Amino acid sequence: MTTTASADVTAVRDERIARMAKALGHPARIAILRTLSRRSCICGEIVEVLSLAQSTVSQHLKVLREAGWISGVVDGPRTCYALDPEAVNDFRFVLEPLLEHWAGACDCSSGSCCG
Amino acid sequence: MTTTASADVTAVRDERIARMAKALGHPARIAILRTLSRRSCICGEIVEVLSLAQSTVSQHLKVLREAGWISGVVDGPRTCYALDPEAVNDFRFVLEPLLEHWAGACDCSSGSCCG
DNA sequence: CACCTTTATCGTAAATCGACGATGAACGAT
DNA sequence: ATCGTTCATCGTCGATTTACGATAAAGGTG
Repeated sequence: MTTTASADVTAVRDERIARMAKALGHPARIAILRTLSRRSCICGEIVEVLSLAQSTVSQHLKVLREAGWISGVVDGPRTCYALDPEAVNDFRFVLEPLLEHWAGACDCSSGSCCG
Repeated sequence: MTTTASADVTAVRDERIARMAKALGHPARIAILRTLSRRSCICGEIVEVLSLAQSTVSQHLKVLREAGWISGVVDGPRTCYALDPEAVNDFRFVLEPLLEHWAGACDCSSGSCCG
């Protein structure tokens, strides 16, 4: 029971991390996030920064939005995109302990592995 | 010059983050990393843990190895996979400051964005 | 109302991904 | 030398990604 329940929790957390990490896994999208970290932007401004077609940028924005990284607020004919600091922190605070644990756990530096 | 140079540095760093994040962007690969964080394993042991075909697991291991997350040492007919704690820390120490910065930078919580 | 701007979506094409079974190579054991 | 084990790779399949141009919708401006 306990095993199954914690496995479910782990699976859910894994999927959450995977979803956000996957969205982070493209240089253009990292560039978009960095741009939005300076200030909120409309799609056209991001198109100017990246040398990509408007439709391509719109796609990347959709991926980031669906993964939860950013929010998009319609403002007349424009859409104002903004980094979601809560989502960033959620990702941080779930991923960081995992990475820290992983960095510390290594039974191979002691010498013989697979003994 | 300075702008170009720093842009290059940023681009290189972005690609590094993207490469590792992309590899992290699949639940099965996160499960593999977690498994390897407990102890080094051969491919067959990971196949037992995940319910995936051996060839599929081997593919995931290849992705993780090429992204730098893990190392694989041939040991007779087996291959011993181990988490690379240095790579984990590299990722941590590049990503964390970025996320922290992103979490703090939000010009929208103050009210009017896109003003 | 007729324009212009902005952006999301559609359609498309090439590339990559994710999964699998089959196969062959490497190696240990009999 | 032959068998069994282990694993990487190949080929395949469908699904997804990434890029683009074209287009339509939404909403301002004249």
